[in-house]
Amino acid sequence: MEPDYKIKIENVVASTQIGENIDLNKIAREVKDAEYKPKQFPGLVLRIKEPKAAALVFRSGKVVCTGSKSVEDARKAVGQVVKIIGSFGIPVFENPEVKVQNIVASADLGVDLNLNAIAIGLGLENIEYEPEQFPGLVYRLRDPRVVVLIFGSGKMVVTGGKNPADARKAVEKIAEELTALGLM
Amino acid sequence: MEPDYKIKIENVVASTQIGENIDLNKIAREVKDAEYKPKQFPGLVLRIKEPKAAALVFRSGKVVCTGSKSVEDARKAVGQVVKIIGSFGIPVFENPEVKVQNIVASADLGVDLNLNAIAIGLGLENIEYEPEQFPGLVYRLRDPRVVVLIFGSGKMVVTGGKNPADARKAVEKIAEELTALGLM
DNA sequence: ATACGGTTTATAAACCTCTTTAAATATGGA
DNA sequence: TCCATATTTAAAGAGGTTTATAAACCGTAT
Repeated sequence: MEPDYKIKIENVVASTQIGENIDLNKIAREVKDAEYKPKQFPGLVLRIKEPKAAALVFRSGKVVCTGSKSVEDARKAVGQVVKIIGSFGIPVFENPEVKVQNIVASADLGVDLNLNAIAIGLGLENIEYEPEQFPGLVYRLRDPRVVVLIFGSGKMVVTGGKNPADARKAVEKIAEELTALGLM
Repeated sequence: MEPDYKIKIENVVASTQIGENIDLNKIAREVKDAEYKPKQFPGLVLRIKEPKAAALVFRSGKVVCTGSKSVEDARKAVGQVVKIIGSFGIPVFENPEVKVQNIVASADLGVDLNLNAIAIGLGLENIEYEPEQFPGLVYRLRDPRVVVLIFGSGKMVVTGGKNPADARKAVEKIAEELTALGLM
């Protein structure tokens, strides 16, 4: 019987290219949910309500989409971006290839943890634990290549993955390691 | 049947005079739990472990004792201060009169509250509610003369009282007022 | 000369900001 | 080449916000 670590995807970052020379000034003027301050940042921020997301749209036509709760939602949000921008007569690709770049997930081992003991038990090469600076212990895994924030409450944040399975593998791996060390 | 508002005294501030010309430098040198930085503040801070408290000791012999959880503990803490300082051959009064200057208590009405409605219902003369600045509604009572911080959770902080009954009276008074206004 | 604000100590309440991590994107500055 | 700008998100801890109160000292203002 597999334990339930309550793994939940919290944020998906995806990138794509929807066109080749986007007039950001025109979008900023026409779209209420758009923010464009080129002096501060070269991308236009376009917020999508459903599914909830935020897209950074660049003049090159490249787009970064953040804030989605699933890979599927990220694709849908990109679809919305294409629809909105295309509605102003700006040439856009109808079905751009969407590449997932980062997935952030939360998880819960369900038990309180002694982070000092863990820092020592897991070895110091891949661990950073500076409680004065940040209450979470930072653990960098090689396979899958992700970074996990481990908290005293047993909760964790897995980040850096390219697909949902990375988070699951990381959580299971850590649970095994901590069990083997008698730390959970 | 009287409702239980979980009234709890959280802090007692008391003042007294234990002597007439205290050598604060001597105390600072001899006592580990003492802090004395005259450039920053003219009082020496003496921390008491049991009952937990902090005393500000002044050259005049006057003392302010804070942090106690009851009036009795405040008196005991003063007794400890007298004992510690007297042990260095510094002349002190054995049984100084202790005056309670402030009591802070917490309470819980046990129901969620609509602070906007309360601010209007209780009248604006004695009310301050600026949620951007601080989440609690500030209500100044005339009798007893205390100040009550009221939170949306139903929890409250009563401060400014000189005896424990002030907190109880204030909580009961507010509960009556809110009940009469149909706000709880 | 008086008054006020600040310094310090303790304390509850609930809310804010910040801290850290990953990733794509494009621009400026050192 | 690296850092900063911007976007998003979870986790938990720190510091700050407000209120009352005594004490004694400083600076500023009237």
